[in-house]
Amino acid sequence: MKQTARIFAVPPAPVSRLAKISKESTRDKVYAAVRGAILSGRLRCGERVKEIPLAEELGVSRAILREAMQQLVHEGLLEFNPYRGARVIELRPEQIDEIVEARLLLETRAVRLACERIHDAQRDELHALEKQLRKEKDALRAGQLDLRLHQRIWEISGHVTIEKLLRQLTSPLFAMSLLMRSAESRKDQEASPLPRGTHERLVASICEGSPADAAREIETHLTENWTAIRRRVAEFVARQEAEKL
Amino acid sequence: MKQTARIFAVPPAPVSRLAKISKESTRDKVYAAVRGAILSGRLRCGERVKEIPLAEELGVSRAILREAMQQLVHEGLLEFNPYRGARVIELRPEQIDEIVEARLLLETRAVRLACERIHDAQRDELHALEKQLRKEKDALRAGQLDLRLHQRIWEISGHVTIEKLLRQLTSPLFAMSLLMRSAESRKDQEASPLPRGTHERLVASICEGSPADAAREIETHLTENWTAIRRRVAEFVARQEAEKL
DNA sequence: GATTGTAGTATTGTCGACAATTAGACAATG
DNA sequence: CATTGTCTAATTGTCGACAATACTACAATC
Repeated sequence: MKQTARIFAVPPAPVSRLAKISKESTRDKVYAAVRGAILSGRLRCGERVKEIPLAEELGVSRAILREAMQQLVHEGLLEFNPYRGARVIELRPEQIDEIVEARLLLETRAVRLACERIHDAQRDELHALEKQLRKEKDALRAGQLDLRLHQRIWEISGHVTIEKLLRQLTSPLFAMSLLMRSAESRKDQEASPLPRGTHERLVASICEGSPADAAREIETHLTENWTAIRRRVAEFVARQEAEKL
Repeated sequence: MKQTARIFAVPPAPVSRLAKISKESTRDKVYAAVRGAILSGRLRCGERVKEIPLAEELGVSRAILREAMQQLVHEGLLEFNPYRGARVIELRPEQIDEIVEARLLLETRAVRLACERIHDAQRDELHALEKQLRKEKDALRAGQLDLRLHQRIWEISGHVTIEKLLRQLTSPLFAMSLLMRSAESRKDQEASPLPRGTHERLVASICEGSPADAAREIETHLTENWTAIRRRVAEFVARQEAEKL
C-alpha cells in the first residue's frame, strides 16, 4: 500500500495564470521534496542518500528519483560516485570562499537592479519580511527567512539569469550553514546570531533606490555572515581530520 | 544488433592520475555526447529532441538518456515540457543580454585571476591556441577554438566555481551562435568574422600579467562579439514572427 | 466553411526486474 | 599479526514493458 504524495508539501494549487498551464511533473515534485529535505536539514551535509529507501518514502520509482537527483547534482547539492551512491555535498573552507566571492559579484549587480526596478507593493513586502526576520528568535527559521528575503530581492531585480545563478550558489552554502548550526554547541549558537542591522539597512537602501548604499550593505552583509561560517567550517573539518587519525 | 559506443567520441583514456579513478559512467558519456551534438550544431536550437530515436542511436536505454537530459536542462541547453518532449533552447535577444552581462561580471574576475596565477607552460599554450585561432578560416571551427581559448583561461584562473558558472552561461550562447551562422546567407558570414585582434591583445595582457588591460580586453571582446549576434537573433525572431502570420 | 467531436498513433511518464559493482566479513596463507 | 583471497549482502546501473498523455487527421455538426 503506497502512500504517495504524503511527503510532498503540496502547494495550494498556485493560481494558474493562463500562460502557465504546465502542470508540474512528478519529477519536479520529487526534486523539490529532496531539495527541501536538504535545505531544511533533514538530509544533512555529507550524509549518504540511498535510492531505495528514499524512493519508497516518496512513493515513486527509483528512475524518477534518479532524474531528480541528477538535477540536484547539477545544482551542487549532491555528489555522485558510480556504484557508490550519492551524498549531500560537504564544502571545504576554500570552496566557501569561492562561492561567496561569486555570489558577491552577482548579488551586487542584483541589488543595484532591484533599486531601479522595485515597485511600491514590493517595498511593502520587503519591509514586512525584514520585520518578521527581526522578530524571529529561532536560528533555523531566521536562516530560512534570510534566504527568502534574498530570493525576493533577486526576483525584484528582474534579472532571471542572475537569479538562477544565485539560487544555485546559495543552496550549498545554506546546507552547510545548517550543518554548522547542528554541529556546534547551543552556547555558540546564542553567541552568533545573524547580524540583523544589515538587513534593515539593506532593505532601506533598496526601497529608497540608493544603489551605492545597497551594494555596500550587501557586501558587508555577505562578508560578515560567511566569514563567521567559514571559520566554523574550518574548525569542523580540522576536528574531523583529527578524529580520522 | 546494437552498435554501442560508436557515437561516443571516445577520448584516448585520459591518463588517469591516481586520484581520479572514477571511471566515467554511461550517463556521463551520454551527457557529453548530447551536449556535443548541440554544441557542434548537429542538434539545432529549437529542434525537438525525441527520446527513442536518440537513445537507439546512442545505443542506450531511454532511462539513461533521460538522466543525461535532466543535466542538460539544468545547464540551460534543453527545455522540457511534460508529455511534449524536450527541445533545444532558443534564446530571445533579451536573454542574450542577460547572459552576456552575467558572463562579463564573472569573466572579468576570471581573467584578473588568470593574470595572477598563470604559469609559463600555460602562457605557451595560450599563445599556441591564439595563433591557431588566428589562422583558422572556417567560421565553425574558429568559434570552437574561441570557446576553447576562453575555457582554458577560466581553468588558469583556478576559480572552480566561476569556471562552472561560465561554462553554464556560455553553452546556450554558443548554441545560438551556431543557429545564427547556419540561418544566414554565406555572404553575411564572410562579412562578420570574429574580431581577431582582441584575442591577441587579451592573451598578451594575461601573459604579461596586466589585470586591468585584460579586463578591458575581455569586456570589449564580449561586447563586440555578442552585440553582433544579438542583432542577428533579433532579426531572426522578427523574421520568424512574420512567418507565423 | 468553420468549428467541434472522435478515433488512432506517436511520444513521453512510470515502473519493476535483472545485471554489474562495491563493501564488509571471514578464512587462508606467509 | 598482517596480508591476501573469496564469498555474501547491499546498493547502484541498466533495461524493456506498460500506462498516460498529446498530436493528427478525419468525420460530424451547425
